[in-house]
This record gives sequence, structure tokens and C-alpha cells, in this order.
Amino acid sequence: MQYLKIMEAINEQIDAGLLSGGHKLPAERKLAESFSTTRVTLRESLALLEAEGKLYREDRRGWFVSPDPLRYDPTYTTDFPAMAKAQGRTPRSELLSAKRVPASRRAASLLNVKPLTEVYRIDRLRFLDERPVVVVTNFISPRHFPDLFKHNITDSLTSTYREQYGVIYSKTQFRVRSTSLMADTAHHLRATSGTPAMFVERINYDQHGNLIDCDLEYWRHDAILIESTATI
Amino acid sequence: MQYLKIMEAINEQIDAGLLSGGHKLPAERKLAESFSTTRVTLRESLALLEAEGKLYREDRRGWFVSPDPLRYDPTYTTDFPAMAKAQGRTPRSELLSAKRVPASRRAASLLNVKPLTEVYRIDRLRFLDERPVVVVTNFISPRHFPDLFKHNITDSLTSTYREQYGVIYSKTQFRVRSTSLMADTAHHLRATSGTPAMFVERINYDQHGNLIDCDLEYWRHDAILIESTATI
DNA sequence: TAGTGGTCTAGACCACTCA
DNA sequence: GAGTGGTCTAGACCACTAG
Repeated sequence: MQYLKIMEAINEQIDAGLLSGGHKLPAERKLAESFSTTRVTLRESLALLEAEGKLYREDRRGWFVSPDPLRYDPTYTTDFPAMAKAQGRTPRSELLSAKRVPASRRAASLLNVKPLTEVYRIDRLRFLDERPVVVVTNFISPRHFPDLFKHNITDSLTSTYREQYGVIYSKTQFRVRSTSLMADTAHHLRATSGTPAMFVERINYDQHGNLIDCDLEYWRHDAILIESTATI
Repeated sequence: MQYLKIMEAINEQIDAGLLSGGHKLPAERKLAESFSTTRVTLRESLALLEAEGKLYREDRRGWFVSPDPLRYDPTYTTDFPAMAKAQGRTPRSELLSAKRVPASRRAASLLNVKPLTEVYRIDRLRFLDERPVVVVTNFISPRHFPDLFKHNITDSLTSTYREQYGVIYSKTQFRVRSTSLMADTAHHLRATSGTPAMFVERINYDQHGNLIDCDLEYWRHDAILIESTATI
């Protein structure tokens, strides 16, 4: 189990702080040579460190040391930009697409509307310190938000809801599942298909108990730490 | 990207219900042959399905189709046996060890005591339908639970706390992180080092606000779906 | 354009599981 | 004891990134 030894060796260097967040590792062929092994075995070690959340990979760009994860409280509705800044990180968001679509089966079930009802669909890509970390899809009931696309929908829907429509989140249902990235989602995150991911699904209600919208979030799994407190 | 095609082919069979939870796949060499490829490539596909949570592996035993995950509400303090039964599953717990130990740095920090303070440490392995799914370590402040080991500490600490000591959970802090299994933990779960895992850490308080204990849980990542509702 | 990571081949040996 | 999965070797070609 040579790959475990290699893994430990790299791990030690990370823990010792010799390699810090965002640092790029040497080329695979060079690492393989310096550990006297083949690329296949070396990649096994790297994949393990990726699974553990110590390293991440950018497609065809190489291996990097993972920065500290963002602490994320799904019960708390601070928006992404605020949350990131509060933790000393630099957030950025890109709008991938915003359109009105007939609700897919999944979206209809989450929003509790009939399939094919027209809903807003917003896709965004969010960055932490210029690293893409999450792809977010929102399905939104248009009934509560006429002309939503006339406002800022890129940075924080939470803020737009509040400032433009007087709608405030008051209840949220969430699910968290471990999975992997595929196709487009992987590509936006500069990842290859199969990269480990955290999937977070939320359904949000306003102060009157109305179902407002839902999020489907695919996070690079090393970039997020779910953290919350519950009083029973 | 042959491995994606193989992945889809297997995926379809699972979704079509041809292969259901717990079903064992044919030998790797046979699968490789039937897809006209080598074991290395075939294993790449299987690993992807593992990352996605569709398949799991038991060390040297082969590949299996993942059963539905257990829905787990970290804010709700139903004990494991009750939660499993409520979802139509058969739970079982094994005591791996129970001892008094000087608190490790991590344990001391979680329990908010001085390092090396003596605490209880209980390690357990829990099964769903005879599949090992989670290794749980509890660190417990002995102050609140004299002679704890005289009672049932295998099945449900929650019940023992309540019935023997009148202690009821009233607040819980939790963290969820995606990681991988290593060494002993992997072995107990019949997994190899590096298998994807969900790590759940909880700190629990009683009805008077006293810090009671903490859990460190390593779940097979396909066996758990975190699910909760929060009112803000 | 040079070098990199992504993918794939065709083997091999070993320790272990299971019948 | 046969067959399995776990690990490893020593290559190869390609599409892409980075300079």
C-alpha cells in the first residue's frame, strides 16, 4: 500500500503549512518520479487526498491545496456574499442563465405546483477568492415576484426579495447529500465528471408561510462545512 | 470517455430497478469483458458510481447496489434505533469499546474541558439491515453520568440518559463535512481506505444548558441523507 | 509549441473471501 | 483451492493549458 505512504507524505507537508490554500502541486510525472512510482499509483494517492478534502483538481490544470472551507449554516439565511465576507473571503457571483421555464417534475414537486406550471429558473456560479465553488439553481414561484428579472438577481436573491418585494425568509427545509459532479456542473466548477460534491437542496418559506423558492446547490465538497445549532 | 458510457449503462439498470438495494454486481473481470475494456477503466466507472452514491464496495467482497439512504435529522434527537425503525429499516449496534480516557485535544476542545481531564469514550458500530453504515465515537463528561457503564450504552445513549439520569437533550450544535474513511474506521465499515464518507460532529446540551457529550460519526456516504427544517 | 493532465491498454502478483 | 478484488507496472495517445 504504497499509495498510503505517498498520501501521508503529501499530507504532512500540507499540515506543516509548507503548502497552503491554493498552492499548485508539481506535475504528476514529476511527483511520480520523486516517489519512485508510476502515474497511476501517484494519482491514486492524489484522489485519496481529494476525497479527504485536502486537495482539489482543476480539469487539465493540475492539483491544488484546498483552502479552508466556508462555514455554511443552512438554517440561517445570510446571503452568500455576506457569509463569505464575514469569514474574510472574497465572493463573486456569475449569472449563468435566467429564464421562465415550465417546471420540471423535480421543480414542480419541490415548489408544490403542477408540472409544467411556468416558473423562474436562475442558474448561477459562485466563487470564493476567484475559485468557483458552487453552482446554484433556483426555481422561483413567479406569483410572488412579478418582473423579478428587472432587479439584481446575480448577487443575492435574499436581498432582492427583501428590498424589492418585502419578502423575508422565515422557514427553510434543507437536505444535504454527498454525491459527485457531472457534465455542465462539473465544467463550470473546472472539475472533471465524478469529482466529489456536496448537494444541498433547500425549500424556503416567507414570513406568511408561503412557499417562495427552492435552491439546488452543487458544492465542491472541500469548499463547504455545514454548521448549525438547533434548540429543541 | 468510455468510462462515462459504462457508468450510464450500469446506472440505467439500477434506475430501471433491475438491480435493487444490496444486489451484488458480477466480478470485475466479467464486467470488464462484457464492456470490452480493461479492469482499470471498468473500475474508474465503478468508482464514479460509488462517488455518486449509487454503488458501494465491501473490501475484497465486491460491488453492491446502494439501498435508499437513511434520512437523518441532526436537530432532532431521535435515537438511531428509533429512527431506523421509523423508516422501515432494521437497526443493530455493536459496542466496539467503552473506557475512561484522558481527553484528547480534540475531545477536550469539544467538551470544553482541560486537556487530559478524564472522560468516557464509547465507540460503536451501527448497522442498517446488517450492513455496517456508521462508526460513532462519543466523548461524555463523567460528571453528569456516574457509573454510566453499568447501563445499556450499546443501543441508545439518548434513552439511557433520559431513563437513568433524567437528562434530556435540548440543544445541539452540529457540523457536517464530506471526507473519506481511513484505517480502523474503514475496516469496521468493511471499506477500503479512501472510501467517500460523511463526517457528522455533534455537541449536545441538556435541558439546563449543560454540555453533556459529543458525537463524532463517520458514515458511509451513500447511507445517509441529512434532512431538517428550521424556523428562523 | 512544449508539457500537462485525462484516458486507456495489457498485463502481473498477492491476500483474501467463499464455496 | 479457485476466483476475487486490491494494488502496481510500463507503457501509449490525445486534447488541452500555459507560456
